[in-house]
This record gives sequence, structure tokens and C-alpha cells, in this order.
Amino acid sequence: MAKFKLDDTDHKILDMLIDNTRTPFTDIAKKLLISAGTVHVRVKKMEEAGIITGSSLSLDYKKLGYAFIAYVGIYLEKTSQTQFVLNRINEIPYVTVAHVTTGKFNLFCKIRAKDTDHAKNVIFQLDDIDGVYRTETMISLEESLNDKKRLMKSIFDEMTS
Amino acid sequence: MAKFKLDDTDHKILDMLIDNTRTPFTDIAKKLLISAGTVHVRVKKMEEAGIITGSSLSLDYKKLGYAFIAYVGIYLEKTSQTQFVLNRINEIPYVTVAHVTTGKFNLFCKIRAKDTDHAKNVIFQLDDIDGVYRTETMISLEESLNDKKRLMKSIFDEMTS
DNA sequence: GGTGAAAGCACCGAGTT
DNA sequence: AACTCGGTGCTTTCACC
Repeated sequence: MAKFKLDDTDHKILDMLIDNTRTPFTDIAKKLLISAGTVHVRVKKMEEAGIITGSSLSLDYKKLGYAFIAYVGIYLEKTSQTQFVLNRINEIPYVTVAHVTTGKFNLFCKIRAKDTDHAKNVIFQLDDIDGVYRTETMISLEESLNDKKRLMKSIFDEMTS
Repeated sequence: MAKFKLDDTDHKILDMLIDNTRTPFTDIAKKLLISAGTVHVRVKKMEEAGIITGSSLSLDYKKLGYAFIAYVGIYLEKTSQTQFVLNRINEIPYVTVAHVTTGKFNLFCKIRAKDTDHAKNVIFQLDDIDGVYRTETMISLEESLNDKKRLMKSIFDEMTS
């Protein structure tokens, strides 16, 4: 888990790829005044180092009829059940991410559903897992994703300062 | 925001691209026993319809020294300040996503930081925003992302049933 | 660690069925 | 809507710096 050394060029390559993984390496090369081969080698190295773990499509879930987002906090009967419950949670496809947390809840997850009825169904599934004592739901009325470029820039500035 | 009609072929194309946006269309074509041109046309249509909104790199933030994740619930003095505070929140690069919510909190966000010290700093920034009455933090000890393919499959099964 | 050129493919539009 | 096909341009490798 050691920090990996990224130089200015790596950073600029990531910056151009982060919001469009299909940006041609030739375009990147032109902009950075290096050869396309170099871009290729550097991307490959970042992949091998595990910095770049993959590339994923961004889909508009609203257009697919899945506009409902909620966060569900989960209280367990005993913390020793954490792993078991986490495994059960991850079997539910409508749970997009789950966390083991400190604070109020033992577990915490984000769900994506069609509508309130569907969400109710998912939450009932969560409630029904053995060891779950109680759940608490927060419904998202509006989601605003932050720019990944901004975070990258901060991480990079931090590295080089 | 109407549902878009995706057939089995579209679904299979998305399925192959969702975890690797650089999968060659010729590979997809071979697997689906259609021509690469058809794959191209269908992807383009899904882009035009706004189903596919983009593609993004997945990075290992732990390897970049940003292993700390927390969720912060925000109580406002007045709900009329929601938009103002949301805008301020989105200026902080370490906030990766923010939501307007019902339930306990008025706003809810996810932060990514280097360590507890850094997180403290980010949370103090949130606390300092005009109109924020109080915040409540849940620290993630472990994050487990769910497979996007599984959600896609469920969405698709639902569409065709 | 970078280059530039060359070979191999992929992309993508035009024309056809 | 889907296919084929060809021009264009991207990727990837390799000998060399």
C-alpha cells in the first residue's frame, strides 16, 4: 500500500483519461509533446502498479428507470456478525456499496432502486438478514457528484509539495 | 427521463464494456456473433440517447495515499440554505459525492482523505460553512463495492420480464 | 525513459440488402 | 437494422538514442 511515484506527465495522462478512458493516446501525446509510445508505456506501468485498476462505463440510471437512491444504516445485534451480514448485503444487486463503519451504525450501505416501492422491498431484505437488529434510511432527493479531476489535482499537488 | 428500450444485444454490449471500456468492438462482435459495425452503431445510439454518459478510470486511492473514507451527515440551521451549502460543499475536492436528503440530515456527503488528521480538516471545513448547524461523521473501516454487472443484470431482467 | 517508424488492428461511415 | 468493406487513424512493439 505504499505510495507510488507519479510524475507530472503521469498526472497529466491520468487527468486526460479520468473522464474519458477512450481518449486516444495520440491526442494525449500531442498535448503533452511526447510520443504515443511513451503514453502507452506509462499507462501500462500504472496499470501494473495497480494505480489504474480498470475503466468503467458511466450510465444514466435515471434513464434506465432507476432514479431512487438511499443510504441505509444498519445496527447489528452483535458486532461479531459483521462479516456474515456484509456478505449477505453484497448478494443484493441493488446495494451498490457497503461499508463497515464506526459511529452510530455497524454497517452502512447505498442502494439504488426503481422507486419507493422497490426501495422498500430492498430495505426489507436488509432488515431480514440474520443478525440485523434495526435499519435507518436516508433518502437522497438529489445527488451531486464531484469532479474527479479536482480530487486528482489535490492528490497530485499534495504529492509534489 | 423515460425508460430507453434496450434489447438483449445492447445489454450484452454494456455488460462487456462496463468493466472494461477499452474492450475492442471486434471482440464484442465475435462473442455476440454480429459485426463490429453493428456494435459501433449500437454503442453510438446508447451514447446519443444518454444511457452511456461517459467512461471513467478506476484508481486505487489507497495506493495514492488516500485510504480514508467517511460519510458526513449535515444539519442545517434552515433548509432554505440547502443549495448554498451544497455549492460550498462541492468546492471541496475531498468530497466525492453530496446528497440532499430526507430523514435525520439535510445534507449528506462522502469524503476521501489521507488519514484521520486530514479528514478532521475536511470535516472542520464542512462545519465552517455558513448555515451548517452541526455535522455527524461515520468512518468507514472497510469498503466493499458491489459488482456493477449484477445491478445491470437485474435492471435488464426487470425490463424484459 | 524516451523516440519514430512500421505493422497490425480497430474504428466508423458509405453503400447494399 | 444489420452487413460488408475500405480508408483513416490508433495502438503497440522494437531497434536505437
